Parts: sequence; C-alpha cells; structure tokens
Amino acid sequence: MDHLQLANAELAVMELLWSQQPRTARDLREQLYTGADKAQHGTVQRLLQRLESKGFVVRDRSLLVHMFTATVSREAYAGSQLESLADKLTGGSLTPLLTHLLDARKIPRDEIAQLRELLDQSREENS
Amino acid sequence: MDHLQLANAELAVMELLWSQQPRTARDLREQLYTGADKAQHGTVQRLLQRLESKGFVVRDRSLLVHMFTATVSREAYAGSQLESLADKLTGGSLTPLLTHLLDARKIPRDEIAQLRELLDQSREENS
DNA sequence: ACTACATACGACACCGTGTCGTATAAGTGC
DNA sequence: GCACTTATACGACACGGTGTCGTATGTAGT
Repeated sequence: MDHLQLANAELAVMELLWSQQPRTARDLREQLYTGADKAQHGTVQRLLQRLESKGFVVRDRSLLVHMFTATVSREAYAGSQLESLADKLTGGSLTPLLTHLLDARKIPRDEIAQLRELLDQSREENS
Repeated sequence: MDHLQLANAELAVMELLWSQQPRTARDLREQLYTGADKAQHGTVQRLLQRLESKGFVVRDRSLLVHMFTATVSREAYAGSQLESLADKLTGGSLTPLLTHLLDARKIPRDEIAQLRELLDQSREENS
C-alpha cells in the first residue's frame, strides 16, 4: 500500500492536516482557496476522496460533517519516498544518494553535524 | 534546468547510457526491446529527443548515425532528486528524511556505518 | 416545507508518457 | 543516376493521473 505519490494539490491538503488534525473539508477549503472567488466545494471533496482511496487519509463519518485525519506522518511519507527513490536509482542503498551532494558541498556544515548526531543516536539504540 | 523528473522508459534509457557511453539509438533499441517483435524505431528516437530537450542527453550529430551521451551522472541525478524531495517535504533539510527510516530500523547496520564514514570523510575535506 | 450546508460522484480539460507511422534525408552498391 | 537500406524528425494517438467543476442526493434546523 506504499510508495504511492502525492500530487501537488494532494500534498497541499496533507500539509494542512499535518499542521493540525483532524479538520473538516470546509476548513481545508478555506485554507487552500483563500481567494474563494468561486465555489470549490467539490474540488476539496474530490481530493479528500482520492487521498482516502490512496490510504493517506481517513475520515470520521460518525458526525454529519466528516473529520479528516492523515494516516501517515510527514516523516513517514518522506521516508517512504526516500526509500522508493533509492530503490529506483541506487539499488536501495542510501549512500550513493548522498555522495554527490556531499562532494558538491551542497549540504551545509551544520546539517552534516545534525546527520552525524542522528546516526550516533541510532547506533546507541541498536547496540 | 534541474529538478526535472525522468519517467520510466526514459530512466531505462539513462540506465543504459550510464552503463556505457556513448551509444547509438539502434544499440539502445536492441537493448531495450530484445523481444523486438515490431519496429520500435521511432519510440527510442522519441525518447531520446525528449531526453535531449530535458537536458539529460546530448547527441553528436557529426556522424550520420548520432551518438548519444548522458550529461548527468546517476549520482548527480540521484542527488538532485533527493534535493527536490527535501525541498518539497522538509524545507530542504535532509535530517527529517532519514529520521523515520532510522527509527523504524529500516536501514541496515552496515549502511549506517557506510553513511557515517561518508560524513567523516566530508568533514575532513571541509576543514 | 424550506433553507443551508455536506457528501458523492460523473464529467471534463489538461498534461506527460509511451507508442507508432510516415516523411525526409543520407549513404552504399550497382 | 537509381534503387535500396538505414537514420533522423515529428505529427498523431491512446492512456492514465490530476485538478476542476456541476449537479444530485442527503441531513439537520427553523
């Protein structure tokens, strides 16, 4: 059920849910289309419907106005995307993905430090 | 000119080029469509044309039969994809991308060691 | 019953992709 | 030069995903 992609508009919806949960469709609509010239009632509804069928969102139908909640955290989604990137391009391993960025000095020093810390931490847990 | 995506068939062409350069369109066709039932002459040509216009490939037109070469290495492409993933999902920083995978123990121990080594190496160079 | 607001979903246009067919050009052998 | 082979150029098409809307249907409140 994984490795599915989120399109732009879908991602925008997820961003909102990640920032606050649960939310109503109306709330989402007002946040997404502030210039609410017209009635995008259906658009958001459709997006949510597709997100639901992709498994990224669940809705609480117990109330008249459904409440929507993300089933996947941003970090989990990011991780799965990173995984599928590695699968597609580097046989599943992460190292080659980073190699070029490091060589090209595209990663700031403090980010590198942060990554080192993350890896250290993970080593402790695994011991 | 970056952050462009490669589609499946396009990626397959790039894979071949990455494994050996330069190549002719015919060579690529024979590798891609080994079951060469029909004549995919045009298909590969089209793919190469689009890859060229996306800037992933250059062709040497000096000969009658063009020679095709990738302009981007697999590592560079992988890196740029990783970057755009970070831009889209985590404000450009890489750490959150890895966090979940590490927490979920999805990265084998030796890969972690490999990453640590990579980061150490990069620290030396930057000093 | 009327109104206000929700959901459900068919329908559409748009774009990228993968595919093919055909037109055109360039070289080879006679 | 002519026929033949092989290459490139590119228009055209079907297909799938996306974003959008319109409309039908349902439910609660007054």
